[in-house]
Amino acid sequence: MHPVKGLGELERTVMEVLWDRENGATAREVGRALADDRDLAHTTVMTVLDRLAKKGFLVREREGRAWRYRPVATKEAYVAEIMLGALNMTGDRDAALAHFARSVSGDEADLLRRVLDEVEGT
Amino acid sequence: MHPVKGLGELERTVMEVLWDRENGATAREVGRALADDRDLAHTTVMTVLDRLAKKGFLVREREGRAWRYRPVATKEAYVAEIMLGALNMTGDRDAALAHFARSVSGDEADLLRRVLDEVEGT
DNA sequence: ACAGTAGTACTACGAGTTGTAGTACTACGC
DNA sequence: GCGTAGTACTACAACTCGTAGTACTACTGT
Repeated sequence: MHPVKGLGELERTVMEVLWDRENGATAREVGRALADDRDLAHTTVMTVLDRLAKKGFLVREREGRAWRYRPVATKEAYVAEIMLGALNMTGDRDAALAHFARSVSGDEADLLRRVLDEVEGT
Repeated sequence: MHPVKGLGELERTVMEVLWDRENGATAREVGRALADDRDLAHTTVMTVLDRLAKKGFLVREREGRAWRYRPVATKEAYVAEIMLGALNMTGDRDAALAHFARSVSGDEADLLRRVLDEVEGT
């Protein structure tokens, strides 16, 4: 397992695009999706996709001559992994968890309770 | 507010030392604390402390001719902040939270429930 | 008074990461 | 056969991080 490496700004933006579509995307598609905000060279998009694949965040498969990239994990899994990573950083997971639980909003606390109850029987 | 910047390996190690003592430490003290594992030049320790202060993780105050550094936040707060940062990265906090809740171990789920109940009345 | 010691501020440098892109070459459609 | 899409490879500047040297100041003990 690769330690959840940090993603750069552009890398994260690209991941967002990929996470937003069911079937991944080609470099061209990602470029078009970002065209409104950033004017990136096609090769820039390709480079970023390539790096993300090398980092293990994306897999790619041939589609004609092009590559179609798709996320290995869901965004939620990625976020959860970062959170768990932070938790692991500390010797005292319980203290950190406790602190965290107290930092979330009331609504989110409710949500957490609900989910935890759901899982209880497992 | 500084976006919870990632710390390097050495930086984190130094933070650990600081988090472990009640009253912060001087560069000399940090160096001694690390002497068993790593053989760092005194100036290296100073540089790291300086950078951590500039990043906002430490504050320093004079103590004689030396500086005494102390963490701005507890380790738990730091960890919680990373977790919240990850959570904020996503548009769908609830989904991410739910995923997270399902990823923690049973014991930790228990702990979370306990803490959440504690907080309930707030 | 002088030497060692502790301490600071400032500078440096190499490796790695990230944003950004160019170049050179290949395949396909009209 | 020319434009277009696509790839692989290379590049480069800015920044971060680990690591440390240098030059200078102040205190301490002989």
